[in-house]
Amino acid sequence: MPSSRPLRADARRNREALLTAAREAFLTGDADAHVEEIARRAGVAVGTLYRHFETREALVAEVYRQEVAELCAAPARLLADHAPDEALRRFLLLLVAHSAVGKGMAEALESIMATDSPIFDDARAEMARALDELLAAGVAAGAIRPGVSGRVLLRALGGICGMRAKGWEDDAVRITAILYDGLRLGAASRG
Amino acid sequence: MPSSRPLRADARRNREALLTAAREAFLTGDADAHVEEIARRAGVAVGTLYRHFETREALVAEVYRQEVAELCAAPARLLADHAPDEALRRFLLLLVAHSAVGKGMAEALESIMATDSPIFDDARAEMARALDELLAAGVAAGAIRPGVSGRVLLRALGGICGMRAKGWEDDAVRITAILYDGLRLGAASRG
DNA sequence: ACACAACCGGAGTCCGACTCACCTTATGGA
DNA sequence: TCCATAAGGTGAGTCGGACTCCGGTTGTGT
Repeated sequence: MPSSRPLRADARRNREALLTAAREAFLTGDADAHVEEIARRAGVAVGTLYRHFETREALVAEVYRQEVAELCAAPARLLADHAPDEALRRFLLLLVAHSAVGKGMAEALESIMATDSPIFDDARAEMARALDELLAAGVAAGAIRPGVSGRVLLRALGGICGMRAKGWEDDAVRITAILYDGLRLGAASRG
Repeated sequence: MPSSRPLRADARRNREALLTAAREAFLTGDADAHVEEIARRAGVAVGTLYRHFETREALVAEVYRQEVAELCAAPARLLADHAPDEALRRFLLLLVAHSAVGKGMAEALESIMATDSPIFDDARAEMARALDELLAAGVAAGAIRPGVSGRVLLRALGGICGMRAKGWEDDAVRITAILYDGLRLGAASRG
């Protein structure tokens, strides 16, 4: 919708308010907040919401695109401070922790990772790239098995982020450890 | 609803027809077939559908409960014919193959494995039990790391079964290999 | 200051899951 | 065999939620 003109001041304000309202709604656990509710929180009407976002799903996608972008900045930092396989392990755990910020967030991340909705293509690509970065560094260092793409690993993570049961964090950490051991070359058991 | 009387003949016939119609609808790729459509296929009205199943979801759950029950018969057979870790590996692959019967089926399996809907509790419990059986045998034989429950592994599998992209089967097989290696004691790389 | 394009509001539309008041029929006892 | 009756079936209608549309409002370039 933009790209032609710089977007009028009030329009940009509303768009921002909608994204903020949606993010807050999801963070407070209301993953399927109604569009009316989101619009109300943002102080606009539903028509305005639909002026800025094709569908409810498009709004969700944009919220999490931003979220994911933030997450994708981590690999570079981790690789600077740690050995490649350790960086990978930490990133996987970071992902788990990040999912923990809220049920809504976890649901959205699951969608991003497990489905093929074109809406989430960008977010998926970013995440896959971030994982590729970590995997490539690990392979180069001889610590990680070759032949695993970020896209593939992303799929596996979908299951982890989809978990919402009581105690899911412990489960997630455990699965992450399994995946990590599976990825390492010459892996040994880790309890 | 049953348990009091043996269910009238026409009622049982209709219930059966509904389950068959739903299964066929899902197998032919229409994972979110409308209740009207399912009822039409079964030759009954929606009211009849709702006499037998609380909600649309309950119908879906019953279809896949049967499907899953079938799948859960496999471990015993596999353990009879193979070493525990090999039986586990084959079961994981069987699961992948089973998900391939249709998009609808895969979606339902994902729900069963990744959510906490009480509707799917039974199916989840059965699957977890089947996996526990394989894991326990592997642990007893010293081939599989202890401390991993069927429930936890089930979660990880959710991500695999949720995959629906072109070429997802190759991805699924690869992830399965990673998980399998992660589960084995003293695992070595497998390319 | 003016024109007009962009924006906003919110009642209304559409669609799909689910309900309910009434009709039909299987069933088992006389 | 036939009837009484409760179980079962029907489908128009309700309800809820995403999405649309057009008349009124407001920012922006000249």
